[in-house]
Amino acid sequence: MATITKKKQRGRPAQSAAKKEEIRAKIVSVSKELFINEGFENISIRKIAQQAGCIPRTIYYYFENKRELLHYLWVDIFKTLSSECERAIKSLEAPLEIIHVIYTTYVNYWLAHRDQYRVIFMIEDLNATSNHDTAVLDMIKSSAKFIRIFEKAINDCIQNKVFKEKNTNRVVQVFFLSAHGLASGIITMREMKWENPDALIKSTLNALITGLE
Amino acid sequence: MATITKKKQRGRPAQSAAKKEEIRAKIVSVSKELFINEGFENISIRKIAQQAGCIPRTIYYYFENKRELLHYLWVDIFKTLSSECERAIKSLEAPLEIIHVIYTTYVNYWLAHRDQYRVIFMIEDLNATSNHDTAVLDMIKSSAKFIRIFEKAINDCIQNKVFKEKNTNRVVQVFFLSAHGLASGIITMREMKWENPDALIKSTLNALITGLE
DNA sequence: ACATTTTTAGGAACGCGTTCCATTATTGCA
DNA sequence: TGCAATAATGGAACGCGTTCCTAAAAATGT
Repeated sequence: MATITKKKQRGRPAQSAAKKEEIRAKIVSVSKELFINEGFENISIRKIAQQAGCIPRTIYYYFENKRELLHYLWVDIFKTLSSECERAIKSLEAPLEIIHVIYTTYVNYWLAHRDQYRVIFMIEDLNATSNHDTAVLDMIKSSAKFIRIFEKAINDCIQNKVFKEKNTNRVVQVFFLSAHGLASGIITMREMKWENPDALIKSTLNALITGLE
Repeated sequence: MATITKKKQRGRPAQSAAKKEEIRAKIVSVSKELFINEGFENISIRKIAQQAGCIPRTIYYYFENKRELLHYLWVDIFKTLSSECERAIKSLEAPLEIIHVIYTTYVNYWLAHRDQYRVIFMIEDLNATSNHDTAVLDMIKSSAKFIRIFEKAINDCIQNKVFKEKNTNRVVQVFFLSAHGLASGIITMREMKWENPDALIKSTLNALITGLE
């Protein structure tokens, strides 16, 4: 494959897209291993660089910041989450049951994998613009089937007049944000004496479904 | 006031409780000013120490960590939030209306004061035990009237059989966690294309209330 | 052959939260 | 009076995420 992608010009030629991708893939691969082996607290730019055989500065040459690098872990995490959701709804067909099971599996997944929750939701990029992470969202949506299954189940409920609310996107977000609140609150506010999480999930979900019917 | 709180013993006498409290209050006061004047990103231990006329090490002598220091900002923030809630429900008496208005005011407050949200919910102490922050929770609960008003309104609804669920604490937490999810998700997941927050709040709250009735 | 230009990588620095080791202050004991 | 003991403070260090300034690599132009 020809590597020159521009007219000949002075100066050191830029790396080919393939080469760039190879280096990025290496760094991402090492990041994933580090996260799996040593967890959230020990995944640092310096350690990643060391294991990738480069220096921290190099990582900032290929990635905007740590959060962009961690995007690739997000995709893996959401794939695993999706597998669990897909397994949990394996023999279900009723949309309400699918909603029920995916919602519950989603919250329980974060409660069971708190470091994974943190690596996604507790590292904020204050300088990012809204369109900044659209790419990662698209990656997640395209690889995590459970999101589309969940959206379809909600849409089916709306089409079948199970739900009075007609705006699919809004209903999806209502469910998603309440599930996220359960996970977020229970994980990060440890000083609160929470009721049994299973009971909280069940009460919230039943109330939402009943209220939307 | 006698300052010796122990039998005479060798070594430098410890500061009196009053003196300790004075120093802590000074540091807290400076922290609040810095947060108000320069916001979340610029409230650092070094800057606080500088303005308090001490060094960072001193802050760690009087406070466990940065998060414990920020607890005192939390109390102020929750007091302000409570004032807004109390103002919003000023002439209301119906418990359901009170729940409605407090819930909405609570979410909107965080959406309107995102730095205040971050200073409370985005700085996690991974080494803390559950009982670690119980003191701050008590401080918040005793100074933020809206929490008790909210709990009472929910309890009234349960007593009046408006809600089928009989566990007041659970219902309170269901409302709280869903409100928190709305704020948390909208603030920290900027890459998502959210529906209008007012609509999300309204749909979620109406669904919860209807579902609990 | 050397200078210039452009890209990629390197070393060090920045400010952060936090901790380590040392110093100073202040007491009682021998 | 000097030493030991205890508390409070000090300076520096640690590792973090990130950026700055510089160097090396690799090309073209003169």
